Amino acid sequence: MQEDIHATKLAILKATERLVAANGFEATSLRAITAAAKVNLAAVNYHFSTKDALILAMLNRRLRPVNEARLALLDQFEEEAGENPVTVEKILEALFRPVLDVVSGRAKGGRDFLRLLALALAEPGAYLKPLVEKEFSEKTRRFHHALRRTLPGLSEVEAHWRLHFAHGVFFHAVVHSAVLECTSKGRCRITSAETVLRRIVGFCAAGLRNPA
Amino acid sequence: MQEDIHATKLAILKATERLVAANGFEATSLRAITAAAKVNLAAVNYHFSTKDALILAMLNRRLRPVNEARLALLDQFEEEAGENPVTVEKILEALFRPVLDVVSGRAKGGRDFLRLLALALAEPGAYLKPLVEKEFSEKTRRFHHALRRTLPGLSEVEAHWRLHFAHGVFFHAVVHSAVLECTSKGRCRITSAETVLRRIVGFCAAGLRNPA
DNA sequence: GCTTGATTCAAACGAACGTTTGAATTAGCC
DNA sequence: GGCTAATTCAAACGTTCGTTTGAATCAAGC
Repeated sequence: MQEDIHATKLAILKATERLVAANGFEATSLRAITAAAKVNLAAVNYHFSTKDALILAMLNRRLRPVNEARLALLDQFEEEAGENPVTVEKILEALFRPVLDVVSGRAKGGRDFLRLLALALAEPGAYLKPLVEKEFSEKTRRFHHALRRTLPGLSEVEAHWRLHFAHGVFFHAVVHSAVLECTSKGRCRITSAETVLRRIVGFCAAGLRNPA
Repeated sequence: MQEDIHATKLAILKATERLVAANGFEATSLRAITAAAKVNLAAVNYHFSTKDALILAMLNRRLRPVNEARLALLDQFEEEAGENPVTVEKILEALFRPVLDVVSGRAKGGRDFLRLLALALAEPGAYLKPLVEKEFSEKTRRFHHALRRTLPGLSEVEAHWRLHFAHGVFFHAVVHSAVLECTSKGRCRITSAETVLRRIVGFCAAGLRNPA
């Protein structure tokens, strides 16, 4: 369905991603986007109706494959585990590795994808809510179920809260890594996806398992 | 020094806080701010030079007392502990309770303060960096030192990382509580500052103590 | 090869923005 | 009460924005 996407549409999406990452939502004008994409100014309104819809489409283009990859990885781990529940560490890896792959991947636009998501989420008006509801519902359901199977002591609400906390660790660590680098005076920085993933998983696994 | 702040200046700051929280940075015009504050349009440029400086002043107005309260609370806990190191739970409480006080306080503008900070942090250009460096440096130093005294097994960098993770838990839980409420289908919501603080502290304490 | 629908294009629209200006007003001081 | 600096004010400046329009161009089916 995305294969036969129009070349103009794709060029606009790519340019939007790059420019918004560099300058922010409001600071990126349709004129800058269409100039970078080498398309006509009116093409945005023709293909996406409005600027807001373009932003949503841009985010969703990254978000959907990530969530699909998360589910696929969880599938794989569950299959490998056979009868046994998947370990907490594997659950966390299935949650975070696909995002790290995008963020640290070769694709230029992916690098700032998470920060843009954070920006959009923090924006008032909750205009991301329909997207969140649609794209996150199955992911939430599956990982929530997996976690409760692994840690049967967790109540339903407690599992929700702790998964939310784990997302917070990952989100904050990746999006605001510059803050850590600043406050630690350069002593802490993300060198590789693997090492930061190990740190995050270690911290979150302990928090998830906490019996209290 | 803030006592004798000019009435016009204060009115602008308050109006800015309220409007930016409701509509976002770029969507809030100086005209809307000055209209709400019942001051002249040019007063903003007169008292704050520029719109960006106004935003910074607005954030700093909340940030500074919060960080002072954090340090005061840590002082108190250290005094109560006497010779012993402060418990991990107390350290976390000193970090997060002052923020929760602002967020859940009576002051209307405080409610969205953390979200605005998240928004500003996620914005490109790192124009918050000088503010972070200035306002966070002592806080970081003191809490980092306290944590390493309590958990001597942590290396210096590891302590930095884990404190960063703990901030992520808190930040995400409070700022994006709407996402949790959405994905949990309303089963999880912040009912009181006390209960959410207990959950957060429990999760983070386990993560901080994790020996691995 | 004409028709029909989809797409691109240059141009303009109307509105809103942050900032500046220079005069008017106010407040503090001798 | 007159001098000075600080503050407020109405008005305008120049720019940029998202969107619309209507004609031009392209693609494909018959």
